[in-house]
Amino acid sequence: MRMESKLINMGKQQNFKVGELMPGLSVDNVIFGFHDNQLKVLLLECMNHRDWMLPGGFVLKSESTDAAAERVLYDRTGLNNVYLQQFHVFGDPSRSRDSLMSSAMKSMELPFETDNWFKQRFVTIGYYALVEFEKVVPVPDSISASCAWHDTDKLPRLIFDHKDIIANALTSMRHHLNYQPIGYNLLPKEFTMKNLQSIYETILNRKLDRSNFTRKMLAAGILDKKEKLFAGGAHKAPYLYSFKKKEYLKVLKDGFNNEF
Amino acid sequence: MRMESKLINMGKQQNFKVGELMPGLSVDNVIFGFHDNQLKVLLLECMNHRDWMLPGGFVLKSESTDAAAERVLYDRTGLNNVYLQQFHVFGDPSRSRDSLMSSAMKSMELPFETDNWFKQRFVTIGYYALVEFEKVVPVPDSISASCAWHDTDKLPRLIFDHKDIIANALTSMRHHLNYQPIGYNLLPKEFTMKNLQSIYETILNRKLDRSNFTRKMLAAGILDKKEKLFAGGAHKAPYLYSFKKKEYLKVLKDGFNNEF
DNA sequence: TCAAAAGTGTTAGCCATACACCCATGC
DNA sequence: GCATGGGTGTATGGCTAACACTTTTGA
Repeated sequence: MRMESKLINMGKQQNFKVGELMPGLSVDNVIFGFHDNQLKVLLLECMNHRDWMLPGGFVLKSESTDAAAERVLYDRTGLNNVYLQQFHVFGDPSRSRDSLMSSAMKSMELPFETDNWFKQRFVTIGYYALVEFEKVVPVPDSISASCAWHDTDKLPRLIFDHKDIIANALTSMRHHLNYQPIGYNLLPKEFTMKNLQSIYETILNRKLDRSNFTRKMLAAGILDKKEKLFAGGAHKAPYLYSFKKKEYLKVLKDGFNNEF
Repeated sequence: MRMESKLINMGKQQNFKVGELMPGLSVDNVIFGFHDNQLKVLLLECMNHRDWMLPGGFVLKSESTDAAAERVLYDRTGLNNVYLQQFHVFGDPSRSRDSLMSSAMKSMELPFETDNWFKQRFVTIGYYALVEFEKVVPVPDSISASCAWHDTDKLPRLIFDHKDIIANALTSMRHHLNYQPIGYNLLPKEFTMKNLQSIYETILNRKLDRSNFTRKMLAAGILDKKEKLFAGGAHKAPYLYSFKKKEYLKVLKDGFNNEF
């Protein structure tokens, strides 16, 4: 086997030899952003058909799975040091049996060994990331036609089990909400209470009472109320808030809603 | 490479060829049981030194990771159809660099290829299982001297990062407690309220108010109060309870404490 | 001036907490 | 009978849900 000498494209940054990669193991990132009071997810458009996929990649033999996910995130967004959370492993052998993907791979005319690499069964580790929308410059990888944000409630057709992976990421976040605050990584420095509430409503998939939400958030003691008002909107101008980083991290660590 | 022809012992049930396994991927089970109002975990004692390890195994190329974990669980306990939950992936390349384990492997005088198999870097998927203590007949695998229960708060020395894995399993359970009932798989048909409370207290690592715990559990509507009393104890005889399976499963699915 | 967005206030009801009190039993 | 374990009751405070009222602003 001379497989080790073949190169696999791992994004625009680097190519790696097959022999340097963990065989059959990948990471897939569900990258969430927030814009227009809508939760968005970053997707790649496959080169040869109209389907989309999650930004993903392989794991180097020398790196941790977390590092692999960070690398993928960096390659697609240019961002470092963001909230990145492993949430589930997708290990069904049939998960990558996708006729569309296979035909796409075929039309790419990959060299034999690389083709075989892609065709093997993969176990993938799902990570979700929360990133600041404005800071992201989406970068497609070499096998993708484009890289773009999509509303989480209006997803395009996705390859493999990627739709399930996104749904699972949302459910995991919903559970994490019960013992962690959220928003620090999703929102810009200053934001309105409505922005924050919209994030919670999207993740929880239900409306929250405005008044009660404000009270609860302020009670958590992680917000700074600015004197400045939000400009540009129609109607009454809302206050701007920012997170108190120290307190936010403390609540993140010690628990938010400590149940039981 | 003739590695494919070498056999790896996968427990007392079967041997598998190396070529049939996912390389570098394993599952490790944290199997919880409950006895004497104490939470226990099932461990294997390494053949050649005094350290212990979690029951684990490799993933067949043809099976799902969940199925691999079920297989491991069955081999060590003889149990099927129990609560088995994936909770975290341990993917640090240095996690299996354990001098004790390496020396243990050395002393086992494994054939070269098999030795190499064990020495490669492994990413392991952590599962935790909740099983009925009385129903388990612990079975060591071929490389272990014994298989026995240990109190979760008095663990022996463990290889690799297995101590971290157990701690992580407990934390994950603690979080799951907030939206799932627990106990159905850990307790025998009939049990006392104190038994159930002890499980919660162990997992949450703090004392709960007896009166309030009873009220909360009864309010959930998943318990049947038996007329029979628990016999044999000193002092006042407590009532026996059993789970209402249908209601239990409904609460398991729909959520227990729906927060937010 | 009016509708919509946002700030603030109020109330009822539920639930967690922290006990208090009583009963049953073995020593 | 008394210490202990276990069943039951209750007062309190806090939080949530629901909604009312006010303020600000652009159209």
